[in-house]
Amino acid sequence: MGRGKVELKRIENSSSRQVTFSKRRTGLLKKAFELSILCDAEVALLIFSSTGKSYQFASHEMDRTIAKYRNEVGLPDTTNRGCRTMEFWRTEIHELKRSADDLEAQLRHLSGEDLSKLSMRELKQLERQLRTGIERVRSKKQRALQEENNSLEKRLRELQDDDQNVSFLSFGGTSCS
Amino acid sequence: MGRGKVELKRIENSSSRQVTFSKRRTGLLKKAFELSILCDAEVALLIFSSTGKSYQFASHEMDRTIAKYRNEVGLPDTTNRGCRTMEFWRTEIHELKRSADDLEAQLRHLSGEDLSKLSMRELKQLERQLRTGIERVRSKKQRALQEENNSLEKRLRELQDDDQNVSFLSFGGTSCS
DNA sequence: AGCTATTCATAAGT
DNA sequence: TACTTATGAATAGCT
Repeated sequence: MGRGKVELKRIENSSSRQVTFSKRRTGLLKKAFELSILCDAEVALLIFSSTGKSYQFASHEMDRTIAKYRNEVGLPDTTNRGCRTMEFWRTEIHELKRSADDLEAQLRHLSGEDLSKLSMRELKQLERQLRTGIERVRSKKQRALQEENNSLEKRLRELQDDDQNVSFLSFGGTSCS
Repeated sequence: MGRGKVELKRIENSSSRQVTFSKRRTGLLKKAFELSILCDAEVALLIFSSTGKSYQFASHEMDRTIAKYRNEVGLPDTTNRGCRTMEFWRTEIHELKRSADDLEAQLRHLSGEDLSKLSMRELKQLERQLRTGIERVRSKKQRALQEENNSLEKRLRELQDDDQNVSFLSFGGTSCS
């Protein structure tokens, strides 16, 4: 949908992926909700972003729907006390998520969002960083364009040479005017 | 969609409801699948018809996703007694680290590093992003400076007023020249 | 189950 | 992030 089809594979550009995730997640949750209302169905939907953020919808109580699923699949509903290392893993994961949040905050800052808590010093630093970044991106772009240009010119010359050869062979003439 | 809007309430005609359930269920499952692929997300979807039939989709192992949900909500994981949990946590952590790497790569790109693998299209996008960012940072800086300035001027006027009062009290005079 | 007329969802671009 | 717009998808009502 939208401007052009989309191939069904992981979107490589991460900011596009993020935007698409946000849009489609919203759409999916909405449709899950509509299905449950229109058709009187029991629907549970769990979504985790690749950075670990969670989103969910449940038309009825989530646990009840999950229990129904477990029953359906044949697993008895397992009620269990967690093992003691679990707290360790939980902490570990919590820390990783926190560091992901940090990284995301930095990304937002570099995109000019969420600036309200930054000091003047930090703003200046940020501006310097952005200036450096944009300069590097521009020069990279320039170089890439230059290379592309060069290779096109080269190909053009080759084609022109071929043309001359063809003329030469066909008409035994000299160069075209 | 289709011929005419539909009100968001239970469809009373049961055969229409059945047909709609079938169509929308298919659509929902498809979209859940697409979201998981396109955006590298972990998605689990449970659907029960009002007659109790069950349908489901899970991009990863269903139990694992449910375990993640339980962990998120703070409930103890009731999946099983610790035999496979370790592998579960290990995978979880691995994925979080991968996404952190991804975020770090984005940060490097915004700093103008590691640009060699980017396409021209991506470079342009990056430049736009940086431009927007720097513009926002600058305007935030401007506003902050302006505010600072205003409050300094205000304080200055207050001091001058105080000065006048002091002069008035000290010398019983009229306004200073 | 198929078939369209319509409404929706959403990819790109701003 | 939010809004706009051009298009591809989903699907309501029929058959």
